[in-house]
Amino acid sequence: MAAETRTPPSAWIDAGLLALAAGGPGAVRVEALAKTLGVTKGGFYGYFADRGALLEGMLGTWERMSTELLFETVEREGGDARAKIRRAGSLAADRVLPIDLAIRDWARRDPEVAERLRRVDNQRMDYLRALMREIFADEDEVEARCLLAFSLLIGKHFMAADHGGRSRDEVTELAGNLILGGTPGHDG
Amino acid sequence: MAAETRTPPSAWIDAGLLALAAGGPGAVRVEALAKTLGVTKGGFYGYFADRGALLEGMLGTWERMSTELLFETVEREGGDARAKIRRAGSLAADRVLPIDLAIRDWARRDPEVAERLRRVDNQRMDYLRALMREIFADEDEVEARCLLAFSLLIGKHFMAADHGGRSRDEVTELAGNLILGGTPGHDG
DNA sequence: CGCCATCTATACGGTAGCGTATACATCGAC
DNA sequence: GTCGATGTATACGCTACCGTATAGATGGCG
Repeated sequence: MAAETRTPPSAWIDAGLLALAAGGPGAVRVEALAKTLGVTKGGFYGYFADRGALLEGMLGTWERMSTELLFETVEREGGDARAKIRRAGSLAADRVLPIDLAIRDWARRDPEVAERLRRVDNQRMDYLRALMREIFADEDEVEARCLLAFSLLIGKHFMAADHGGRSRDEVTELAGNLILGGTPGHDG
Repeated sequence: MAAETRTPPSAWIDAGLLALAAGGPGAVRVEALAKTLGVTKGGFYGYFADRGALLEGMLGTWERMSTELLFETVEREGGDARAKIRRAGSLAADRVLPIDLAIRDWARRDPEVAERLRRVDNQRMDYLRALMREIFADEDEVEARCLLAFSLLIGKHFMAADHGGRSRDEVTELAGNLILGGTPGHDG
């Protein structure tokens, strides 16, 4: 047909998500992304109507990445509820977390983004709630522990305090034990 | 001496903090603040060398606001450790939280801001830790519960999920009970 | 090869914001 | 009232970015 697409839409979206994670939505600048990709913005407007369309596409990609894909990966390895919750936490932290955090801040100012985040968070919360129910019977307790687990995952990355000589990860592990009903210092 | 200062530095700083809370550091624009204050930017550069100096001043103001002032208010009313922790949580949420959240996101990208946040968070964590020690003896447990309390305060505002029919505040209350060692549904 | 669709580079006009320069306004000191 | 310091308004040059227009490069297809 024609010359090979050297810079498909997905390349712009990936670069955009990287920029978003690194500098927030304001850092998603068409010309800056072009420079990163080693091209000019010439081809960009063939795929996207404008900058807003790119942001939209980025959010769609993130939405899929951070729900279905995550749940599938967790379920594939099996294990009991506690193991799955811990695994989901680790995966979320490793994979999409920088993007996630940037979007959370973005959502505080943009209602459309907030709505997307609500959808994503509800899917994750539903998944987490189902797992938590396998451990705790009381519904109030399930909700409270879900909130704590979710908050811990997010909060630990927005926090700058030290922890009395311990590392952040060590204390996170201890806190995870509390949430999952174990005794601090023991697993599960 | 001269004409009365209609727009002292503190007015620029206050307006800047409002803008920061509402739209992040990128929204702190000299000309936009001037419009908010009903003046032009004419006088701004008499007080501040540049936009960076304003941001610096804003951070300084926030730093004082969110530590000493907060602790004094909490201590003034007295009560036991659990009551103080709850009160500190409420106060932090009401007063400076929007600014706080914006700064947390900002700190992820700007090392200088991160350093300031670390100082502030450590002061708060030290205060919280001292209170938590009055309730729990084990040091690991103290750290874990401090982390959970801090995460809950921050995380609940960066989260968009629903809570199985309950309100966010209701579930936060339940989670607070868990952190402070009470049984869910009871206070303390 | 020569054609044509696709992708890309370059150039342009428009807007928004920063920081500077300079002139005007206001009030206390004398 | 005049002077001078302080605070403010206006105008300017500069840069960065958006979105458009147009021309050039690339590679399959006849």
